[in-house]
Amino acid sequence: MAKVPSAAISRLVTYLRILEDLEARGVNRTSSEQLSEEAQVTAFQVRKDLSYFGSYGTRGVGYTVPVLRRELQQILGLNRRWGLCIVGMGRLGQALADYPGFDEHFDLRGFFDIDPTKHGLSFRGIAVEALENLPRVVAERRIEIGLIAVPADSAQSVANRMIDSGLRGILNFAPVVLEVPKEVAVENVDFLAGLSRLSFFILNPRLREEMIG
Amino acid sequence: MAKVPSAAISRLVTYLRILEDLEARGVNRTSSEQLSEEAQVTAFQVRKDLSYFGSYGTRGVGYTVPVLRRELQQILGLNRRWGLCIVGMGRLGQALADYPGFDEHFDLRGFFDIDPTKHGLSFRGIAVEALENLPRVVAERRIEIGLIAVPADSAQSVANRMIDSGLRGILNFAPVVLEVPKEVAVENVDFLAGLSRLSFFILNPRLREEMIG
DNA sequence: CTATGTGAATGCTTTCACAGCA
DNA sequence: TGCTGTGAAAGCATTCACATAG
Repeated sequence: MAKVPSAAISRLVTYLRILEDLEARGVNRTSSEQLSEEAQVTAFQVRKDLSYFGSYGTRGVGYTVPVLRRELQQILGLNRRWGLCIVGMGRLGQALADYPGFDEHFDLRGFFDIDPTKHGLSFRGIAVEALENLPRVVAERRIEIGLIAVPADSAQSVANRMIDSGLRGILNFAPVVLEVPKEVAVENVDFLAGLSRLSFFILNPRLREEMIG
Repeated sequence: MAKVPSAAISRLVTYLRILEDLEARGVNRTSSEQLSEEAQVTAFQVRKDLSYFGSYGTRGVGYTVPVLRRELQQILGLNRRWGLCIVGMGRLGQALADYPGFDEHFDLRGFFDIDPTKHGLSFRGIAVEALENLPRVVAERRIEIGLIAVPADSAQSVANRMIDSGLRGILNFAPVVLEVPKEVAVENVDFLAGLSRLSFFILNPRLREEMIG
């Protein structure tokens, strides 16, 4: 297992979702052809992406949906739940705390804010704590991933405290590029960047066509 | 202007943010070197990315911050505000409606839901309407971009209605790959996909190292 | 005979070295 | 002289053709 393109991993997430959907609909067998249609990539791509990690199908037949689903969950680390905490309980942090979408694969185990007026609040039955408590709470509640929902200018200092506290992954909603040691995984999920690209593509339909197909 | 890598446009958004920050701090002159440090890419990359669109600097000197900022805003279409509507006023839609981050470059002009019990609600002084009104409201309020915050299984039908209503860009928060005509720009911003990649990278630090650096 | 898995070819994107200009 | 702007080289990701296994 070597030299996996980073983009392939994003596509694995898509394949997993399609498989979960197929399984929910009672479909037992699929093919690279069917997966490629749903994911809007080529069948070559699907097979190549899977081949980076192993051989999960049967030649001449295809893939068994629950088998491949389990394998992808295993690869992506979604066969277990991950402990998650949110730092920054402003509007965005509060909205995310109440968002039920995390629940399938993640477990919200802590909320933090520097602002003492926020410390009275509680979400999902868990009280918002002072940022000073981060290292202790991360250790006690076995939290692995931290979500940053603070303004851009304090995002880096929050990231530093997360790393010092032993968190191994950061989900960054602030519109800045974080500097972290390479053993810490960071994913930037600020959706306003997406909106910016969108307006560009609306302005430049011809250029977009050239790039996409 | 031809053959711009899609990734370059994402980086342009980052450069713009850095420039806005520099300008706010009163800095008037910068260089590809400085921009590259902040954005965590190489200086070659910064210059190449800019060169796809034109020549905005002065050889031997560098870039004038407000000039380059304006040029990038122009390229990305962020020298004007874009009309935006949200379809799906569940938890996520409501949280987004209250999120102030849109305001700099976008103007929330409409909210829609199929559920009639939601039609009494109002956000930012705008009432939530029936989805049937989408085409009329889009035309009347000159809305260009639609945000999908509905469950995965109704996302495609909402996208179809958005396209029929004349929207030219879609920001998709549902965890599905939308099928749209190529003249419509779609950006997938579901952050749970990011969380999935994150858990993979935590599981596979060695592989991540190979891919990133 | 069918659909997977994969080495090799193609086509992008990034990197580089240096030409071009203040 | 210094830093930008860019054609050419190197490095990656995607596509393809076909060998392989059921």
